[in-house]
Amino acid sequence: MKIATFNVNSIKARVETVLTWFKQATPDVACLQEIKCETNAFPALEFEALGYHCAILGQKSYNGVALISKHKIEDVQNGLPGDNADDQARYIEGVVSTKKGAVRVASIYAPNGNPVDSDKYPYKLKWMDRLIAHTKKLLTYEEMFVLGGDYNIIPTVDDVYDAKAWENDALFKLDTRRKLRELVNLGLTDAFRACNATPHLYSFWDYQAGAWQKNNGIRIDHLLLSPQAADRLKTCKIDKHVRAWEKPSDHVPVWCELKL
DNA sequence: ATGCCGGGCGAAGCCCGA
Repeated sequence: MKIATFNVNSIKARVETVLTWFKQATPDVACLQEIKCETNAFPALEFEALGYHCAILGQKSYNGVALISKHKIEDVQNGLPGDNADDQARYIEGVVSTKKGAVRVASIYAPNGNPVDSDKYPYKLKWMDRLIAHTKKLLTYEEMFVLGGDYNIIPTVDDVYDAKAWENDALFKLDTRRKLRELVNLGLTDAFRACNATPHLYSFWDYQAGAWQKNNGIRIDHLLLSPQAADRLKTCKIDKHVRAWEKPSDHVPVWCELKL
């Protein structure tokens, strides 16, 4: 089973690019982020025409996440628990069942957090605390799950082109990285790092300043696996070539293959 | 270079992202 995460940076602006990738990559499940449209404005018909089911949590203008699956999506949970006042569409979770087993999959768009002296940074850290609390609950089920998404966190110095330039950024500050470690240390596996030791492989390149041409990237899109899913992990790759397409997102797809 | 692109909204120019 191939499970992918892809921050599309507006599904309306990117629908042809994203569909092209779906036809080539044929993921079983894809976690999309930054769809930037309301739930009922998502182009579900185009994905259904390719044989997919859609579970969508959108909002006007910003954020928005979706699960796209070849198999039916059940037990869908809209939103990250822990703060009823939070109306930002950043989390959707569902269960994908096959004859060979069921996998719980979440599509995550964690907050950016910049600038760090604004209320956006504490919101980011608190959001991660909520994700950690929710993950503790998911782990008690002792099932396969994959938390895929744009975490807006650079895990280590090996995941950024210039660590010094990013040391005070909300994506790389020590307090930020501690939150990701706290999450992973619950017992999760960073699928990409489990399969690839090579440093300086990235999932995001800014549109500006020739970042792509200079390979000034960062790795912030992650697939975090429960122990039961990690036991079945075969491979994990970054579809870097997609960044060179016409009208690309600034992120590229990251995907893993599980034995089932 | 805390906005150089690129998208949303909405119809010009500001807000936002990483």
